[in-house]
Amino acid sequence: MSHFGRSGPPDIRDTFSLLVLNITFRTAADDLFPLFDRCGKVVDIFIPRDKRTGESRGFAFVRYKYADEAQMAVERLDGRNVDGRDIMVQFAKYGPNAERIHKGRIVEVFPKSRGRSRSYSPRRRYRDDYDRDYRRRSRSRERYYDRDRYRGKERDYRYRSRSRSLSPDYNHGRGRGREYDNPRSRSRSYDSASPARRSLSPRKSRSLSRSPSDRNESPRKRSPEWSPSLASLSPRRRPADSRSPSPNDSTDGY
DNA sequence: GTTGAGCGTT
Repeated sequence: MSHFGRSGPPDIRDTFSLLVLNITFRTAADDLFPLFDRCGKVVDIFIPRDKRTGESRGFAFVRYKYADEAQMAVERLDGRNVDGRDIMVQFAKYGPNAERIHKGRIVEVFPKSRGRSRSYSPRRRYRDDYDRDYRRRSRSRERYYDRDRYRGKERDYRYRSRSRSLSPDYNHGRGRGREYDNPRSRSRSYDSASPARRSLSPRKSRSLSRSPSDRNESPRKRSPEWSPSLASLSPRRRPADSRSPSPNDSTDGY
């Protein structure tokens, strides 16, 4: 996916990965290639996509053959406006070049064979570090996706995520926020007490005039080609099947 | 037709 015609990492021998952030969701690898190829030899471009929706996550990985060219790409393309949005180019943490990167900064990368390391300006990186620390709040949100995926609700993940972000004090005012981290407590809340959900989903009045099965069917298909994909990617699994054989399973067995 | 902090595929 998002490669130049090959599946998986083509040849990662001495490539240097760059992380391109803040790109649009419609930006493809083909759009980034002509831009990044100007700075040097681009080996591969990979854009992670969401497993559920299939769209890009808004960032890409550009692999360069040489480190100095990658460094130049960071200096030149960082902050460049691509498709109406300012992208952010920085060295990736994971990858074959992770060993040579120390805390997001290059330790020793300037092969003498190339001798083109004159474009390096450390003053620029200070701004990036400050900018990076400023926006650094949460680290991972895919975990929430995984947990919600097992619940069979893929539309509530965004709403709950926003509600948590919008009201962080609610977690603290509750005395113990650990209860919300516990899947058992959350399941119990959904079964017995969930006033917010009831107000937001007045299915009662709607079921009188419309059958619940009709809610499952959308009046207008958004993407016909995605319908079978979503059906096969995230089918409705039974709790016994989705549960893994772990000692915590005793809660499910009740 | 949608959102916007972050770190990756067979």
